[in-house]
Amino acid sequence: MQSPAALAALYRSQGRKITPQRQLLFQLMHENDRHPTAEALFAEASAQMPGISLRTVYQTLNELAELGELQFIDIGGGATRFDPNLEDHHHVVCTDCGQIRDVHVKGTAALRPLDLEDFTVSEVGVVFQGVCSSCEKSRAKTGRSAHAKSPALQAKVSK
Amino acid sequence: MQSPAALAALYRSQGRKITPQRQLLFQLMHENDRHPTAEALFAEASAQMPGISLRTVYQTLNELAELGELQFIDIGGGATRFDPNLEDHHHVVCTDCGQIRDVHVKGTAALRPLDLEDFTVSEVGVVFQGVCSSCEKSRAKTGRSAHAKSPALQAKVSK
DNA sequence: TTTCTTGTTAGCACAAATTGCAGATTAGGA
DNA sequence: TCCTAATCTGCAATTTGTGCTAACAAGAAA
Repeated sequence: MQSPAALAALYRSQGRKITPQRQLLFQLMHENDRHPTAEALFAEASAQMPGISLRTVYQTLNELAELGELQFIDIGGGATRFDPNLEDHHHVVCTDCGQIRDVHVKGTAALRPLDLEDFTVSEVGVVFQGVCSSCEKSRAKTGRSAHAKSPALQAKVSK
Repeated sequence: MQSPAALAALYRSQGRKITPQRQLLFQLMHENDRHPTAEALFAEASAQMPGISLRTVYQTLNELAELGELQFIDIGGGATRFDPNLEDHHHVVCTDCGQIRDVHVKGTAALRPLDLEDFTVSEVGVVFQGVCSSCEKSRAKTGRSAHAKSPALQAKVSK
C-alpha cells in the first residue's frame, strides 16, 4: 500500500474526498504487517478517533482493495484479514495463536500443477502452517499436545 | 475420506451410532471432489432425505474433520468448504465462478521460506488462482474484463 | 421381541462478521 | 460563503455457524 500522502493524491485524482477518517485509516494500515481484522483496525482507530464507525472501516478497506492497495487474507478463523504488503510474498500461520506473518518464498516459480487442464493460472499463494516460537515455549510448559489448536483456529485451519 | 462402510466400522468401534443421516452424508461426501459448502451438501441431502437438519450436516462434517476424514478449506467467499480428499494435494480456484479443483503439485518440497525464524513449519498449502475454461469462454463472449470477479468472490479472493 | 440407556437429531435462539440503506454531515469546488 | 455530491454514522438485515434441549432412535441387554 502506498504512503498516506500518495493515497490522498490518488483519491483526489479520482474525485474522492480526503476525510479525517480515511487519513487515519491510511496511517494505521500503512506498513502495517499485523494483518488486522476489520474489528482490530476499528479498535485502533477508535482509540484515536472516538466515534468513528465500524461501517466506515469496512468501507475504506473495501475501497483500498478495489484500488489494489491491499489484499484480503482468508485463512479460516472467522474474520477476513487485511494485508497492505504489495510485494510478492506469502504467509505463515501459527496454528496455536493464529498470528500471521509475511514471508518471501523461493521456488514458487518452479511449482507445477500436475493434473490441471483447461485452466489459466494467474496467481499462486503459499501458506505455511506451524507453531511460532512463543507458542512452542508455552506448549512445552503446559505439555499441550501438538494438535491442540487455539479456539480461534480450531477446526478452521485450511490447507 | 474412507468408504461409507469403513466409516461405519470406525464409528461403531468408537461407540458412535450409525444413523441414516450419517450414512447418507458419508455417501454424499465419499469421493466428492466438488468441495461443497455445508449449505450445498444440505441441499443434496435434503433431496434424498427431506427433513434432515442443516444442524446435523454441520455436526457430521465437524465430526468427520475431528476424525481426520476431511479437511476444511477457507479461500474466501464466505462459507467454509469441505474436502474429503486425504491425498497430499492442493487447490485451484476460478476467480470467476468460484469453482475449486484439486491438483497435485510438483515442487512443494523445494519451497523455502526466506525470512522465517523462530517458526516450525508443519504443513504447506498452495492455492492457484485463475480462470477455468468455461469462464474463459463466456468472458470472451461478453467481453468482460479480466478483473471482473464473480459476486461470490468479489473482493474476497485471498492470496 | 421388548426394554433401556445413551448417543443423535431437529429446530430454534443466538453469535459473529459483513453489507444494505437512508438520513445527517462535510469536503472541496464555485 | 454557498452548494452539491461524496461520505459518514447507526441500525437493520444477511450470512454462516454454534449452543441448547426436548424428542427420538440405535443397538446392547434381557
